[in-house]
Amino acid sequence: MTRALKLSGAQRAVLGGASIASGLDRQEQDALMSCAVAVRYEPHDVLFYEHDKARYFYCVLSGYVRLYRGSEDQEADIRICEPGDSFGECLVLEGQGYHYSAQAMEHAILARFDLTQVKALLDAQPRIGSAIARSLTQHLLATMDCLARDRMQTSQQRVAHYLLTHCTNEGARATLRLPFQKSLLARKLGLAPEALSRAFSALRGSGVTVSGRAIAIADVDTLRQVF
Amino acid sequence: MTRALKLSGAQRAVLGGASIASGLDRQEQDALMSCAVAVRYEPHDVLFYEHDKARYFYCVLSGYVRLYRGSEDQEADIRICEPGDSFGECLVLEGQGYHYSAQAMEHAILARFDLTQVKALLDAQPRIGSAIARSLTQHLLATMDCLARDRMQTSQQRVAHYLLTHCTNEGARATLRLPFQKSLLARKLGLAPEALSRAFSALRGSGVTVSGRAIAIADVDTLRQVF
DNA sequence: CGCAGTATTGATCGAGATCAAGCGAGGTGG
DNA sequence: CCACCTCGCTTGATCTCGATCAATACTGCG
Repeated sequence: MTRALKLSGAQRAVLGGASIASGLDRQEQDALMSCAVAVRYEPHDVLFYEHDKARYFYCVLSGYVRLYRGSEDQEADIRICEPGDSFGECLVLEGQGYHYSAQAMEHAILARFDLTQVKALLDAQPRIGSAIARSLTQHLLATMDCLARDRMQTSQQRVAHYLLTHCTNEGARATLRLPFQKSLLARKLGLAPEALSRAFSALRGSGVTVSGRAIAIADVDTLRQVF
Repeated sequence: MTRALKLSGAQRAVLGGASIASGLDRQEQDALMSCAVAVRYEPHDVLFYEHDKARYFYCVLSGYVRLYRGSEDQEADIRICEPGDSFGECLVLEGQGYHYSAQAMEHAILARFDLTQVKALLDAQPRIGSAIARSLTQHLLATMDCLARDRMQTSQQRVAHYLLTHCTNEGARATLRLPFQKSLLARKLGLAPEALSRAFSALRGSGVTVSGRAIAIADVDTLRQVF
């Protein structure tokens, strides 16, 4: 990490669109953002480790952050945070320490919120609490979805689902550009990189073409048949 | 389901100890409980299906409820709710439909909260919103924990973890009594019933003795070595 | 050009699902 | 009272998926 800086106008704009600030009016957003500074991390920098005493929560402004459990020989990713995603908000409500480790992938810029300051806001501005709660709800639903998919679907199906929910449609055809490395997508889906590779190979039979980060789906309905 | 009844005194007491009511004072608890009635379900009754329009959220008073995704040939359990656990609260904040199906295991009595009524309470009683948010936080943490374990640990390790976190210690020795059928424990841990059985067999080598629902752990530290 | 990080491909292995059969306890009815 | 059934659990045999290990190709990049 470099230095903590004031949020720029552009960064405040990104933050205003994030789910953590959704439904808040101008004044409430300002109050919330007054608790935040911008911080920058290099690839592979660790923001914090599981069980560390928590002083901040974060919202990704650019780059990617992975949240994971375990250490060294045995790691499992819990969530990959993209721009607009926040993490650690739950500590505003209760808890002393982080429940997972966080590591920046690529260069990442984040809004860092001071937990104590945000806590102090809650009584006067209950709608900020609601915004946090809505954000928690979305994380909960996403995590449950992930858990159910892990338990129910094969690697091919999970990859196909990712493609179908992230592609931009052009009639029957569709395309997408992966926002990050394949190894990170593999982690997100709970797979070894090799398994992701093989899943892509297998999906060629369903009209999926991969070249680097560019992916093309020949026919969306054909791909849906892998379920 | 039979009939909706007023909550009895004993039921209100259970509810008061549930995490959904934690941190609320008498008056707030009363307000919250005024939105609830008691309902009773027979084993295998389905409370609702995924995507059903949501009118209620629930808190388990007795018995067990499993939350699951998928249908018929392909099901995955997301959570097993025990007495004191609530589910569907997130719909107070946003969303129209349930995100999973819910089925009673054994006879189950639940407090059923009317979403519309609870929503109406929130503005006047923001601390009720906080209580719901805290409950969501706990579900989120539990679900992330489950996801990480699924991705990291073998069946034996997950079973051992369950035993160690649910047993009552008596020095090095420890015992516990399963609160429900083994098949339900298997679902909770994301295993086929056969796999749970085999995990128990394997754990015999670590001093675990199983007879029916009664389980004994010869030495807690020995068992911890499976990690 | 050559190197480092990233992705693919092949070969092998192991965990757990699935299928099928057998066991044991509780319940019912003749 | 005992034969019989059902249900939950266990055990064995097999199979499939994905992890792991190892080698090779690909892609920027200094």
